[in-house]
Amino acid sequence: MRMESGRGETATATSRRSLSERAADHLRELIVEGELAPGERLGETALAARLGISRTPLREAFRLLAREGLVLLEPHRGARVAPLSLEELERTVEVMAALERLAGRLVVTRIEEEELREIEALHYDMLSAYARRDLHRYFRANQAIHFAIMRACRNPVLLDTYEGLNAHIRRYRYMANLAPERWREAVAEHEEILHHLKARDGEALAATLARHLEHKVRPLARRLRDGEGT
Amino acid sequence: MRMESGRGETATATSRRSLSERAADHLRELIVEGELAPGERLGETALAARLGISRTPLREAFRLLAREGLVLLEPHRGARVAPLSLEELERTVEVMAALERLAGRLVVTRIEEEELREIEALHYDMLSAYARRDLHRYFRANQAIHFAIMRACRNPVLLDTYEGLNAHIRRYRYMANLAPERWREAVAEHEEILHHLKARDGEALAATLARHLEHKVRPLARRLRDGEGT
DNA sequence: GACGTCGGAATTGTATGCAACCTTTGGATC
DNA sequence: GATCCAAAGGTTGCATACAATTCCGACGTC
Repeated sequence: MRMESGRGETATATSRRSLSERAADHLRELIVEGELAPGERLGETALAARLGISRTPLREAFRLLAREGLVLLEPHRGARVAPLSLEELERTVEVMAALERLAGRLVVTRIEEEELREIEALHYDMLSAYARRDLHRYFRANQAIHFAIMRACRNPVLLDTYEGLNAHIRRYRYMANLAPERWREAVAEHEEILHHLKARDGEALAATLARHLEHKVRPLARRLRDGEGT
Repeated sequence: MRMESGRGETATATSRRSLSERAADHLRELIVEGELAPGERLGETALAARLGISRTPLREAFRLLAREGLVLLEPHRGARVAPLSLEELERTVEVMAALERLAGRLVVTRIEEEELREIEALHYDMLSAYARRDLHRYFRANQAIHFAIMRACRNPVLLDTYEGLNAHIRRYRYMANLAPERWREAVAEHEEILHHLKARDGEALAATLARHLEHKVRPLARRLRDGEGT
């Protein structure tokens, strides 16, 4: 899945990725999947050894991830995995919802037939995963749909910004096991999304996308409100 | 002005900034002010000498600026100042407008009296600069107002995202000499902004902010459409 | 017993060196 | 005359070495 990160489209569109970029990808994965716990200290020598690289590219990777907000960099005190906070989750969703709104309005004017068909296909992939209650495949298809919509807006800045914020909160996704009821609701919202998209109704799509995102997050926020992690 | 960059509030809130961060700040300034021309090659040894540092922190600074979109990093081919493109300007404004919309809706519910007074003060600073036709001071006050509004939203993610995008397009600002007529119009829009803000009318404020931003950019876009720079 | 201070160990920050790669220039061939 | 190839020069990429700073524990003092 790895959604080609970075100011991607514009900045890192080259084929050969440097070691520091690959290290950043690797670390991003480790952090997002929870392999590296929030707040955990990231000693340079230890991590460099673990990744099989030297400290120099690792440090460059730290800088990248710090800018994405996944890593906290304190001068002379090293790097830590950025702690999760309910506060930040909510603030991030707030911004992402605004971007989804924008996307909803834009996409209906710019999407091409083939892209629409692809989104429809992904939609049914998602339904297939839902029918089997395959959470992982469901998440993948779900993400793919949202990214496909973003991509169809033909605005690389929008896409990159969205990707950056998404990386933040992907960490939280793995903490929430979808409640059956909420899951059903999410699928229904996706039906609505596809409907508005095919009808080229930008305003309705914008509203649904924003609502969808907030629904997705609310139960998670509730879950976190108990065992807050700094 | 230097609006404290980075995942600022959260990540780089430490007092002592590392050499690479200062180098990034320095370079950012040079790029934004046009001292380093768009597309210009950034040889590591030469620049390191010019900044009086070694190549290592400079390279880390490159990574930071690449993520901000100010520098283009091509593997094994070095760094270049990211070229300006009308396309990117328009795409960036599209996203920023969405953020301003969000800010408009949020700020009226979260702003505190003191912040409102400060914005009012900045507004009059701006009028003062306008009366003297002092473009530089006008820009400063103008930026300060928009950032103050963003800050009053109490959403660090929103603020950081906005800052990041703003850094991109600050480069374009210096290319546009405000037409007298457009300048007057912009001031009028700011009157409107302050009015809606004081009236706590989120929807109206959101609309005005978005419109204001697009007006600001349109003449610039026209100017660029003639002598497009890659 | 608590607090402050001083050293040592460990870690980060920066500089430099070597290897890999790209670019360019010169020449040879078609 | 144009095109392709090759070697040299220069630049970036990564690793390692050295310097600066922080953290932690022990010791001494109040």
